[in-house]
Amino acid sequence: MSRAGRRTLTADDWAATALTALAEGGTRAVAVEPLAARLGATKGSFYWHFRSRDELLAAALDRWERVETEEVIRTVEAEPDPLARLRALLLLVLGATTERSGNAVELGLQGDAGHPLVAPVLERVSRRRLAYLSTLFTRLGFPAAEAERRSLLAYTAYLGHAQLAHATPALAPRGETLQAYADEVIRTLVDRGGEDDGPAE
Amino acid sequence: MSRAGRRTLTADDWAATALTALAEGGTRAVAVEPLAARLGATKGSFYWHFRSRDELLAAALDRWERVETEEVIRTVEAEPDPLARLRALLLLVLGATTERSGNAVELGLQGDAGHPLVAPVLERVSRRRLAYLSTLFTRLGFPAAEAERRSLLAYTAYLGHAQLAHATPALAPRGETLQAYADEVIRTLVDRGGEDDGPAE
DNA sequence: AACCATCCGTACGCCACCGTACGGAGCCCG
DNA sequence: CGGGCTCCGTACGGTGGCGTACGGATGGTT
Repeated sequence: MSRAGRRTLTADDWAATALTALAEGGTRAVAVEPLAARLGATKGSFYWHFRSRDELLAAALDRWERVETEEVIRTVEAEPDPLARLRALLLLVLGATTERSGNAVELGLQGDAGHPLVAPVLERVSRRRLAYLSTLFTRLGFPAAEAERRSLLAYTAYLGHAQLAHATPALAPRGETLQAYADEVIRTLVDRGGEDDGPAE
Repeated sequence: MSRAGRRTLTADDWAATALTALAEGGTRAVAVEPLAARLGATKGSFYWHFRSRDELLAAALDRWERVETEEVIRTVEAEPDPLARLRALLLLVLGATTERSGNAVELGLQGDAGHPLVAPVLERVSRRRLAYLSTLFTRLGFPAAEAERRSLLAYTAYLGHAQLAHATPALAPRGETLQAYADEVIRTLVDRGGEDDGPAE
């Protein structure tokens, strides 16, 4: 499906296929020979474009990192104000967890979180997402520490939801239930503490 | 360290070691020959006690499931009332995410969530934990649907936190920050909607 | 047409792991 | 002391993946 017109493969073709494999089976699925078969080629091609399997893995991770940080942010930034952005963000990531292949990548990466190539990517992505969330909460008027905490709750809830939807889809909310759940989460996150106004700290 | 007095290995020895490996490197670390080396034995011993590697993996998963559901519940049930239990539970799982080896197992399992041996275990564990949370919220006076939603938020927040602490420990809260975060999460979870009492929908 | 760079297939050696065959040590029981 | 059972080591074949060597095809350039 990918080598119709082109008669010779590029490094990008390999990287793209590697990313697909990464989403399907984690890092261990990024294997030269299976990918070669999938591309209708052989290792001879691969080792022309790359020096090692690790280099391919790095390329795939790089791709994922770029897509993951561009795509979502771009979509969300279309909304006018911080509140709408937060809503859009939450609805997007909570709703699409079953479909979005990016989540599959992320979850598949969990097993190799310690891998020297994986760890830095994971950290950069998480850091960026948390930072973005934090700006949203700050712009909603929350002081820094509070924005930090709410970002963390929002982000962990997202991560957990993605994990749930991926590992045990039967237990993740869908349809009506999901809608009600997402609404409640959003309400909770932007809620200005109705009862104890002064921090107990 | 494990075959000091005993001179012959048991199936349980193998299963225990397999569980350790599972925590360290996921399912792919449950490999016969490396484990044999670790035990100071050879495959000859293994294939006496087990029929295949899958059987060992199943035994390790079974162990994890049992420990994971017994240990935590038992600890938490020591508390007197639902609120204290919820507090204890959250503090326990949010705080110890860096240490608890059970989390390492769980996160390592994410990559192979689709594995026929892994999937059922993951589902049973999640189901049980969500059910337990739900009873706590119900006993706190929340109606069923609401208890369901709060359980979900609590559980996904836990999962996400564990994931964060495991994959990017630098970004997970610690010490003071963790304490404040945990307090806020708990407050949020048991909060009875201060501002909009009627659903805005 | 000859040439050179690009791109890739084939074939090979290597390693890690699975599973099997088989023999032998150790021990209990007579 | 001899047989039999339990437990395990050794040795082997098979598979799947990595990386290398090398030759050949293809296409542009002069």
